Amino acid sequence: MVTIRDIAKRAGVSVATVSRTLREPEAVRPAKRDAVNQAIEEMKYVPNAIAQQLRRPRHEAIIVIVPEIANPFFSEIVQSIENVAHELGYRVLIGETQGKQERLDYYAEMVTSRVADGLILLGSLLPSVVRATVKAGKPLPIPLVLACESYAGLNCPHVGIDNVAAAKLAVQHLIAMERKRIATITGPMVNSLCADRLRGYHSAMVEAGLTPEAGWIVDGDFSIESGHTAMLRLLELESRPDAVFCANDEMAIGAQQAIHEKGLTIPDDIAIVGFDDLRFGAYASPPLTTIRQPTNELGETAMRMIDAMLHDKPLTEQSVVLAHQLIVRRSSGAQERLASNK
Amino acid sequence: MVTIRDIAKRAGVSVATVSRTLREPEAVRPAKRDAVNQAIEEMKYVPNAIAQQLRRPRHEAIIVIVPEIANPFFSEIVQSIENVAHELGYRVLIGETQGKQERLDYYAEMVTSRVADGLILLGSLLPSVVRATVKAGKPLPIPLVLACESYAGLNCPHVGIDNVAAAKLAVQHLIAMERKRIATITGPMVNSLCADRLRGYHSAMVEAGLTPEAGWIVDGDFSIESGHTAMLRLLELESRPDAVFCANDEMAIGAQQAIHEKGLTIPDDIAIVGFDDLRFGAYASPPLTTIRQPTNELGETAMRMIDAMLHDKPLTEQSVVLAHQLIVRRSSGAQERLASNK
DNA sequence: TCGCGTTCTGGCAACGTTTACAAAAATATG
DNA sequence: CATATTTTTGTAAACGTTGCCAGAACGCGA
Repeated sequence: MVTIRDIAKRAGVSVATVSRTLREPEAVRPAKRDAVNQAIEEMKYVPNAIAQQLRRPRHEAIIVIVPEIANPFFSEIVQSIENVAHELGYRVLIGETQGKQERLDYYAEMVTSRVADGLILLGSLLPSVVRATVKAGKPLPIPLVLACESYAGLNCPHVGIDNVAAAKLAVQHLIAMERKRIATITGPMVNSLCADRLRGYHSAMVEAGLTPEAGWIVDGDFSIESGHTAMLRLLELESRPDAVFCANDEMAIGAQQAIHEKGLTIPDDIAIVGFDDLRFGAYASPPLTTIRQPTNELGETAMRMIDAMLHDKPLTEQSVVLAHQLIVRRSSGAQERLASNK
Repeated sequence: MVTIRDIAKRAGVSVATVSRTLREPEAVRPAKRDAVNQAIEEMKYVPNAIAQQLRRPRHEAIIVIVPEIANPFFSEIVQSIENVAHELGYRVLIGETQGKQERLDYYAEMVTSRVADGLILLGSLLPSVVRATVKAGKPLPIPLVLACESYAGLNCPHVGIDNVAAAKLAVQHLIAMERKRIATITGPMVNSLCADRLRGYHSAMVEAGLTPEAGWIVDGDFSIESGHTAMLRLLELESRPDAVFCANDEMAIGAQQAIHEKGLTIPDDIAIVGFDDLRFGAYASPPLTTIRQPTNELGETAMRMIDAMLHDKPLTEQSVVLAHQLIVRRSSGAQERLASNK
């Protein structure tokens, strides 16, 4: 391995000069600078980043922790984090927990052990170190930004949407489509955002004077399959719903499939609304009405927040709530209704 | 920051003893070991991974480079790499290139600068350093494993499937379904695997005595949208095809949508076969016949190969070709044909 | 109790950088 | 041309570990 010392020798200068040529070239006389650069070129020198990091206080690296990379919703956020990170000069490490606390802690330790400067957390689990903090009411042990989920009692920068309002909007849309028997397929209730979405559902129902019947609230786990099985259960109900609000698009796609299998049609027999606005939802059959989360802004904001924390810039807001949006497509019956109104 | 020296002082031992307590506890007397562990506990010491890496020859970290994380095909491979990596004690960094050479080189430099030990490359671009190697006929400058794509003339471990045979199988299936006017939507031709798939298409056609008409071969870029627009072009043809082989599932999903929009039905009017076996394909309408790539094995094999390279274990095979599989669902008309045969 | 072989322990030199400080060289000033 | 000032350079001390080596402590048999 060729080191800075080899370059110094070859160029006939001191190591300090080599280092300076790399860090602040203006500070070194052109003649030497050229000699150094030439030596670097000739010997194909690449500075050892590990050694640099040992000396420097900052590494300009962050970790993004995702429950599941293969989930397009998360990977789209990651993608936008990557873009901004690059622009701000950060390196991005991605860790996948698959819902395991052990893995999460493993990645969190990468910031206590100085591999990275900070953490962006997508998903519902908290690292053990942080969890201890919450209980003790202490400040955060590591620079952390929460994207998507927020935790009561944890004083931590956060970016997300208003899930209660968003879910409510989705259900209100179904109500506006003159559906009355509205069911919901929820995500795993350990996630606070699932609880929020369920709350939004209830709130919309109550305000419209509708009462969810027994069996209209079914648990899913965010997977296509769980949406499928949940829908099958709803279809077996005596009091079959005429609309379903799904807590994410993947479950909505699974639900659509189940409806087709039973020979029913969407939206005539049952209207569907999803959540997330996955790329694939627009190409489902029929195209899925959904709530769009601004994945780009989510990622970008999270990245800018962690950058601010790491550089002690004041955060303008501790908690950023971004706008969601109802995307109306055919699965909720809007077109049909429009047509029949004419 | 609390260092190994602080612990040594607190526990009344030397730094060497602390280090040993961490690395090989059996080698230190239980009394001291306990004192050290207690000090570590009390002071919440976490070893500085950067400093460790500076001393150690290996970091047990690899980089996986993906063109696009949000592409489920890639993210599923990444997921299985992560799993095996974890088991083998590696840390995984993920880099996304978005097709940009500059970004790719940036990540590749992370291994020359010792941030990671090796590289797993998904996608078609090669890092500049490696490209230089190919020309010069030199050995690889960095430990590298190619997943998916392979390069003629580059002597580099590789895992993938036989794309020519897989594409051929897909088209032969359409031929077996008694389709004669078979078109194809290709991926970007810079990828060697797209060229391979096109070759497989041709080969199947020629062997069956069929000749692709002008306009039956349309370019896509692997995105849903490009599948959609490509299909629209096919539908405008005088000699409209009665089947389409798409080089990936996303384009197939886009194509299905286009067909529906024109009021045609799948598979009666046009049969569709995709490639990759995305989760979403099984829930498309109708469910998509496709070629399954073994993403799990792909990731696992790639990870085991790079591990072998890094630890100088002999590679049993320089190039591993995994089995693909035809997954027959309704989009290719197999069921319909079965029914009418009775 | 002594001597000897083992097992443990501590001191210290790396690892490859960056950077404070001092020294040297270049430049400006009179 | 000497001196003062500024710019450029080199020396060496960090950064936090690990692991070699020498020496200390221990255990055991006589």
